[in-house]
Formats: sequence, structure tokens, C-alpha cells
Amino acid sequence: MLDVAKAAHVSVATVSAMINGSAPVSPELRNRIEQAIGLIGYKRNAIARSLKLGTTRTVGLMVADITNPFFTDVVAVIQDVLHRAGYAVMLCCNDEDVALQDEQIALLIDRSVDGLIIAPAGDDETLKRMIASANLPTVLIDRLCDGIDTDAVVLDNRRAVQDATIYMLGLGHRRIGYISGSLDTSTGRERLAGYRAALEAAGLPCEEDLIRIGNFREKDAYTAALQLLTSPERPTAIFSANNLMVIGVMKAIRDIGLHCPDDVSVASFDDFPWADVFQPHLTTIAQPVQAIGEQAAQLVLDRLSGASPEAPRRLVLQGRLVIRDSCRPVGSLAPRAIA
Amino acid sequence: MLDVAKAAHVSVATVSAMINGSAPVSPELRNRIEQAIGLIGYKRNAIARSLKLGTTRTVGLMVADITNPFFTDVVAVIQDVLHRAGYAVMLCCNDEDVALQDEQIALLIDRSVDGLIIAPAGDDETLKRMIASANLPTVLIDRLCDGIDTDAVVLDNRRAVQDATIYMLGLGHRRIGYISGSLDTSTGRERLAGYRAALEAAGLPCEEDLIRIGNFREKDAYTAALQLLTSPERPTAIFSANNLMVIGVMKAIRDIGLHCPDDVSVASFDDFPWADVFQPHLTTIAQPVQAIGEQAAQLVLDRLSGASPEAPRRLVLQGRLVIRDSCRPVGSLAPRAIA
DNA sequence: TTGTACGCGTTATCAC
DNA sequence: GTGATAACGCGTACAA
Repeated sequence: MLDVAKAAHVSVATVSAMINGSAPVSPELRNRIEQAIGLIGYKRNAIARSLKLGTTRTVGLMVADITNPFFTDVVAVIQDVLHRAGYAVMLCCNDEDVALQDEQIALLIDRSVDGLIIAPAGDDETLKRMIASANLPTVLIDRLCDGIDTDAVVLDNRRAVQDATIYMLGLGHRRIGYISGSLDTSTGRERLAGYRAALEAAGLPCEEDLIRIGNFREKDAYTAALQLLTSPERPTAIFSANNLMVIGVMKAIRDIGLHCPDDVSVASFDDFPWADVFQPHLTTIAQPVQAIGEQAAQLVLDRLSGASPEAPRRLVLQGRLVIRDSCRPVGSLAPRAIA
Repeated sequence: MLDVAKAAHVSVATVSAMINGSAPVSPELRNRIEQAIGLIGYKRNAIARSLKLGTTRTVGLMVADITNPFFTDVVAVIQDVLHRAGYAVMLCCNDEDVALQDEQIALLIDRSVDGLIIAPAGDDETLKRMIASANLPTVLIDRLCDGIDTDAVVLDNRRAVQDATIYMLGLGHRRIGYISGSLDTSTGRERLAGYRAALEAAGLPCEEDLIRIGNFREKDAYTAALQLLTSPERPTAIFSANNLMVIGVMKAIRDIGLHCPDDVSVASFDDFPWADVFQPHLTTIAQPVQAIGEQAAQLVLDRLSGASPEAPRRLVLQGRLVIRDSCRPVGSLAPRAIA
């Protein structure tokens, strides 16, 4: 910029004023400066600008696992919206690991991001402290943490699972296995609560043996499902608390020589784009990923522009039960593909 | 840092020397400084550091579509490796759109990333010029661009598709539909070349009518497959040049009232984690995503540390044909799920 | 071993 | 309308 100023025989202040339109500049100088810029190939330095302005126009985005199609979709939407608003996004994954999560958040804050959008793996003290002391516009997505009072957009998990459970109950299932996510997350807890609520409302006891923790990972869910399916009184249906785990559940069913939905009904949280193309067509709870991403991005953007009220805003969206054919009325037997 | 220096009754130089270990500091001062840091809650400012050092410890990562499981996996690996090395990653998607791509790359370069990992949507002049003038460590993944002579890690696309086609040919298929990606990409061209090569080697003519462009998107592929399947002489098999498009193909097959593999065989580029759980079990070409991600990340890291030779390094990995049961010998008819 | 002073590229505030 | 100059926070010669 100094070079440009010299070449155009003006001061750096004038160049800056012109580039940012922060002060009126005479057409003549404006012209000279433009020429000089073209000649030198000058581009303003965002780092120096950040140092001076105290803003990086970058927001940090941390999710549990980018490999999870749900998060993938949400990340895509957020990236898109933020890009339109001129923001870059720094992406991190915590792999459902609290220690790694702390590390990533520290990295993000260290890089001076202007805002944070995170799907926390858990709510340890370090995280709370870092977020509080960073004092950045922050929005929680998917999962809540008590002790972190920021904007958030989440699903009505409880209600969604309750609906799904009621649906399975309505099909006559009485022993419904439940593969849960980590109870360190609000989603893990809320979804399980929905399952319990449905059973209770139906006046049914909740057998603790039917509940297994899968920690949202395929592998854990595989093991859990295997236990469930080999137990003396095998459940007639299984609900998986997310999309990764249902793959594990299906693998377990296959490996044990059973078939869905003939031998065991299956339903799951999170929808798949291919769910109605491949067999069995999975019955799922579809999340409004587009809306989640858009709202989350808008929430940070609002705070960034100072257009938000003081109080944290919490958006609760509704899931949608998509009934396909991985659940059968209990006792019914349909023709099978291969005997 | 000035505050810390004051509180510890030393100079900023000493504080800096201690923090960076760039010069020996006496244990006593070291102690005083540490105390002061804890007291003030000092954290060194990465922006100022970047301005001074000319490095941001951030690399830009651009892929066509984060929603594509292939890219998702690669991104996850890259993010992981780079994080371990202390680098943050800025993520962008070009949505297979050249204009958007230029915008994103400009954004990344403007943010002064230290390196670039990109899966280009196409090779327009602007992109070439930007990359050349940015003069950054750059590695191309998945797709090559002539005119961009940088490090790269790609697949032997031609050979992989050739193998798959030979396999289908071996099953007796003579009319194999081919749903191609954009021919503006090297993958689009190379994969198609593999198909052609296989036909030619078998002494078969290549009917241009059997080749349709799907641009790597599900929707386009759906339309293309529909055309193929309703044509007077319907192909007995279809190959899809990527994972997104095969979903479109399967939807077309379903919507037209046909079944795979009974009525039409299907194979596709890119594997799915659930491919051997849901029916039909898709025959695919699996890419070594882990290796691709690791190598790509290592390539930038090497350049960043100056440990690379001058000449660009090009890594070509091999795909693996995973035969499942979405392809049948032509003419054979197996029992069907529902009559 | 420690302290001083300067430069990195911008922008904002003031004089003119 | 324009120009000089002081920050922003850090690293680092160079001198002590």
C-alpha cells in the first residue's frame, strides 16, 4: 500500500480511504490510485487489516464427526450461508472426544475467529471456561450444554423419539431394543427420555436390559445390537439413536443370520438420501438439516452484526417421522427375498 | 505481552524469548514471567504473529461437494492430519461451479492461507492465474488440471473403470450404459476413457447413445438414467461414474418399475460404508480415501517445511473393484423379493 | 542475559 | 479533500 501511495504520489491515508470508501476522494486521485494498484498488482493484506480492526471475518465450526451425514449436510449449509456473507469457515472435528474438543476450540479461539458454531461432544469445565472467557458470538447446534448459555438451534429430540416409539408400539412391539448415544450429550439423554416417555405413557415397564449405549458410533452399536439379538428374549424391534449406529445394527442383524424387517423391525434417528432406494427402506426420523444450518449461521451473523437481543436465543425445530418399511407389525411374516 | 513484561519487571523481548524458546532465559525470570502470564491471563495474539512471521498456520481446503461421501472422508482425514501438525483448515465447496470456485479460492488466498489443497471443478484461466500468482504450496486431489503443475494425488481412474467394465463384459453384458461426470474434469474424462478402452479391447463398438453426462450430481444422473432405460434398446447394465449419481440411477430404475440386478445390473465408482448391508449390495470401485487424505496432507506439510524437491510430485493410487451382487450374468434370472 | 527500538500493513484521528 | 502519524501486538536485530 505504501508502494501504491508512492507510485500515485499520494499518501497511504488517501489510498486507504479510497479502497474502503471511508472518506471521499477526488476523481483525479481516485484514478491515479487505481492505475497504481493495477500496475503494482496490489492486494490489501487481510492479516494487517485483522490486526487493526480486531476482526477476521472467519467463524469456527466444530462438529462431532464430519463423516456423519447429518453433520455433513449441516456443515455444507452453514459454509454456504457464511460464505455468502463474506465469512470463511474453519472446520474442526472432535471425534466425540472431549479432550480433542478442548484442543480444537483452543485452536479456533487462538486463530481469533469472530464467532463459533459448535456441536459439543460433552460439557466439561474447560470448554465452559474457554467459551466464557473467549466472549465470542457462539451458537450451539444439535446439542445443548448446561452451563453454556448461548444461542442454540436444536431438535425436539424427545418428542421425535417418542413419536417413533409410539409408532413401533402401535405395530404391536413390546420388546423394543434401544441403542443409545452417549449420555454425556443432550441428544443422547433427550432421545432416550423420549423412548422412556412413550413406554410409560403406554403403561409399559421399561426394561433396562433393552437399553444399550452405542456412543453414536457404528462399531459400538454393532456390539450392542449383537448383545441385544443374542439375549434370551430377543427384542422384536430395535431403535437406533442415530444414523451411524443403525449401520452397525443392520450389520449385526445380518451377521447373526436374521433379516430386517422379517425377523426384527428397525427404525433410526436421522434420514439418508438413499433410504427409499435400497432395501430395506429404513423408517427414520428426518431432521430439517437445511433449516438447522441456515438458522445457526443466521444466529452468528446476527450477533456479529449486533442485531441480536441480549438474551440467548434458543430455536427448537421438529423432526419428522418418515415411515417406510423396516418396521412390521409384530407376528406378521412377509415373503422373503431368498429363502 | 507488554503488560506481562511490566508485571514481571522484564522487557517484552525476554517474554517473547521465553515463550518461543528462541533464546535462553534465566530460571528466575522464567518463573516471574510465568506467574505474570497466569495472573494476567495472557495469550499470544496469532494475528500479530502472522503479520510479523508471514505465516498463518492455516491451509485452505476446497472440494467440489462436501456432501459427497468421498470428499467427506478425504476432508476428515486431511483435517485430522493437519490438526496434528498444528494447522487449522479453512473449508470451501465449489458446488461443481467454476465461478464459485474462483470466488472461494480468492477468499482463501485473501485470508493468507499457507497452503492449498483443492479438488478443482474445472480449469479456467482465472484459477490458473490465481494459483500461479499466489505462489503457495498447492496440492491437487482427485482431479488434475493441465496448466496447474503442482503436487497432486489422484486415482488411476482409467484403469479402475476399465477393470469394472471388463468385469461387466465378462458377465455377458454388451450394452452397458455409462453415466459420466463432467468432461471438464480429469476424473470425468479418465473414467470415460477407461470405459471406452475396455470396449475397444473387447473388440466391441462404443455406442455413443449409451453414454450420458450426469455431471456428478444425483439429479442429472436420474434424468440420464431415465433416458437410457426408456430407450428402444434398453442397456442390460449401467455404470455410474460416482456415488452421488448411482443414487439417481437406482431411483430411475425404481421409478420405471424395474429392479436391480434382476432387470438391469449396476456398478458404480466410489464405495459406501453401508454397501454390504442394504440391498442390492452394490458392486463398486472403492477409493483409498484414507491414503488419499494422508498423502495430500503430507504433501503440503512437506512443502511447508521445505522438505520437498523442486519438481511437483504426482501420486497415483489404485482403486479396488469390490464385487457384490448388483451385477448379474446377462440373461440369468434370480428369484425376486416381491413378484 | 536483558532492554530498546523498529518494522510488519492497515486504519483512524487529527490537522491542514 | 488530503496528508502525517499513532496505534494494533508481535518478533528480532542490535546494543548494552
